[in-house]
Amino acid sequence: MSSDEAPMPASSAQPAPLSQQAMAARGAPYLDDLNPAQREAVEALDGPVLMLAGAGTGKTKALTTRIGHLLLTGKCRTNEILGVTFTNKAAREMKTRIGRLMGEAVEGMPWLGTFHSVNAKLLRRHAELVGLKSSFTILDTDDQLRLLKQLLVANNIDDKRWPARMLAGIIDNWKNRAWTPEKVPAGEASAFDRRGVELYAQYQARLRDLNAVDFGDLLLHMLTIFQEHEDVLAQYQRWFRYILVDEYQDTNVAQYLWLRLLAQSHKNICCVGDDDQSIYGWRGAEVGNILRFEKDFPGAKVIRLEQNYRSTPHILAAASGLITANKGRLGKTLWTDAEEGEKVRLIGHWDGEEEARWIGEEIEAMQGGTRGLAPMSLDHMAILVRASHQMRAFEDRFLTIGLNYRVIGGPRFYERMEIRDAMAYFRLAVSQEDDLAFERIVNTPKRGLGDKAVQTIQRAAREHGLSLVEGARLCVDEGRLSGKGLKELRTLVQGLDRWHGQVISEADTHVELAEMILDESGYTAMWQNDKTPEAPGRLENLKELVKALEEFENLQGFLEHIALIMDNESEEQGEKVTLMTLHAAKGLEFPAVFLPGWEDGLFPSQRSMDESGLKGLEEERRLAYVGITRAEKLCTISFAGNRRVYGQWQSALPSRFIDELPQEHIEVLTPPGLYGGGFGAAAPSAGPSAVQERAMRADVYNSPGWKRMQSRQQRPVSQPAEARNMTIDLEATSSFTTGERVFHKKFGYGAITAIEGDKLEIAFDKAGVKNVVSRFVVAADLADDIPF
DNA sequence: TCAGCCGAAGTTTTT
DNA sequence: CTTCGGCTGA
Repeated sequence: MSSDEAPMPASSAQPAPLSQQAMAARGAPYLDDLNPAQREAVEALDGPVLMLAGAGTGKTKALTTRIGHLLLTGKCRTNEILGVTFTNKAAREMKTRIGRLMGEAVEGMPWLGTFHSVNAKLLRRHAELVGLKSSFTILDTDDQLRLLKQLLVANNIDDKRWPARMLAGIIDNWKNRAWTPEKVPAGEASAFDRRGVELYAQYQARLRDLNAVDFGDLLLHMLTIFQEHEDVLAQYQRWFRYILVDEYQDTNVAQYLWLRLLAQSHKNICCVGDDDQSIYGWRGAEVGNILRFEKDFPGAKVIRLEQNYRSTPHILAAASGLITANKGRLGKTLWTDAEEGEKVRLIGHWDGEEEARWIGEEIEAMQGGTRGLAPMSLDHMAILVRASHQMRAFEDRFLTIGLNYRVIGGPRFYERMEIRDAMAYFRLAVSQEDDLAFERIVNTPKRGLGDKAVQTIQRAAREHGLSLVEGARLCVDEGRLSGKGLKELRTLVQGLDRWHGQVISEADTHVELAEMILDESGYTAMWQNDKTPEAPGRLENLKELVKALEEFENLQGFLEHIALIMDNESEEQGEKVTLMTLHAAKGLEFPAVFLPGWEDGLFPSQRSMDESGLKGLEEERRLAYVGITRAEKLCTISFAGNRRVYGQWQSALPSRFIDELPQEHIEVLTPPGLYGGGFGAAAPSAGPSAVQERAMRADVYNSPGWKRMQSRQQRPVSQPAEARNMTIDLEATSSFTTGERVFHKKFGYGAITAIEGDKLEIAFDKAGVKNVVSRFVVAADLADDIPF
């Protein structure tokens, strides 16, 4: 760590006043780029500032310019700014933009990062104050769960009644609220939770023994240190002369306390956020933090960024109208100079499949530029859903019509099984003390070392106070195991020794070593021999991992940094529609956005409302607000009268949020097959209440007449899409035959059961019968030759 | 030890 | 309808 980053006595931390730069900054051209509110937010450098930045109002620009301004006016140096974000992506983007602003002349900002990475860095310096070594490892959710499971077993607790997941959730929750085991309030400890507190304490003790922390600990330990060691706190209060916080509405209690401690002396804290976009209450975020800011920091300057540069007036008005139904907002009025554009479109469908079909066709139409609209790239369209299982209907549909899509979300790169397995091997090569890593890979690939063998090893280790690797060595030497297991374990231990020796001697580059480890351990072979559909992808990921290694000096350096980086940056090429959850969409924007599944119970989610009542409903509404405000030009909301939920058909009412949309900014489209538009024709203002109105609309969909009309109309309606594909059929010569074995990237191996043009019906070995366009499939015998 | 069967449950997610 | 996890029988 460079001494530049280290806190020093205040006297030497004083930067020389750079009057020249200050002069330059005063007339700086970058200030002219800002609108008045942004400029105010940039220039109010001292004292507490709350920047209320609505969606698409140039928040990041204001934030990065503010940092640039701090530096250029000589207020402080780069290493005296503490900037915290929630995601690596946000931190990275800010660094890039500051770099651009400062003409690359500025060296990196060492204290601009996520809450977690900043705290990890701090904790490495002061680990001994909470009984850790500075080399502590950071456990992720997986390790955490394994540990908790062991704890539950050790306590003879039926893991059916108290699943490890639940305990993990409870502990996380407590950590979010800055409760160490001693501080969990007695009131919190119901019959269930009292046991929980004890387990929590045991868990923390176990972590300390392992010299490990979980994500929550990173912040909680530092908070404890700040609270118990005034000198350390004072040191950082002096050092971090200016504090900036991104997405303040998402901070939890622990983060709030942490910030307040650091800012309380100079109060140079600038929090940026939008109370209307607070959607993470369920993981501990406290909207209250942002609502309370002025009370926490009397005399705080509150600056509202309200000019929106993203969406058309109709989209903005629809979103604004919806969000006014929430109580206790700080309140903002977004406005824009943009041209009027199209109204937000609303359409109801008979069922979820028809909704997916309609959206698919709409996307194709927009891509082709029909209906007088300019052709639009698939990259500019997104479908945002409330819950990830909703994506399935779209994936199925897009696969059959051959529409390219990308799914954002799902397991992150470093969360994938194969990556974590490989990392466990690397961890062990670096340090044989890593018991969790050993447990993870001892029988992966299968070595005939099951529960019993592991228990034997654990017993041996505990008896002699050794690590599991040493315990294993003991078992091998003393022949405590037998047969295949013994032989395999001996090989493994020898391998671990050899690899560890390589790390020490640096005989090979770390990249070569990594490859060697994966090969010699039999891990690569395990996936090569695996014929499930996922195997090729996993091998691909392993190659990616090795490639990522190249960026680092050595394995240690890699492991050090990787624990906190959970990005999933895979640069796919080719135009694709984006499919993701509303949560994942926060901060993003797309010219065209589809918001399907607006049905009561689904969105707003029944569970949210049941568990959190009005608070939950309001958070759902903010989610809706986030969804609409992602759209630049075209926003299409839809719902389905019927949907298959867990294999059962269920009918639902259109979402109450639909009633809350201001009518004058909504265009109601006629669902395919429904003549005369039975939906939304009547104005809800007069006569029946909104709920009755909604019920009436729903009745239209549930009436036998409607259903009859629907079924009669369905076929002709889908005709155009069929016709389009038929044209392609004539050109594309399908070279497949019925009965042929094929391989599909997603579904794996299967046999063709029917061929219709370029569409194949395939009975997959694992995925069941699917209709797939032929170009997504290769002959099975060719699949083995694909170099993975 | 491990594959295969049965039963239960089934939001949102970053680090 | 799936998927995951735990249990059982070979």
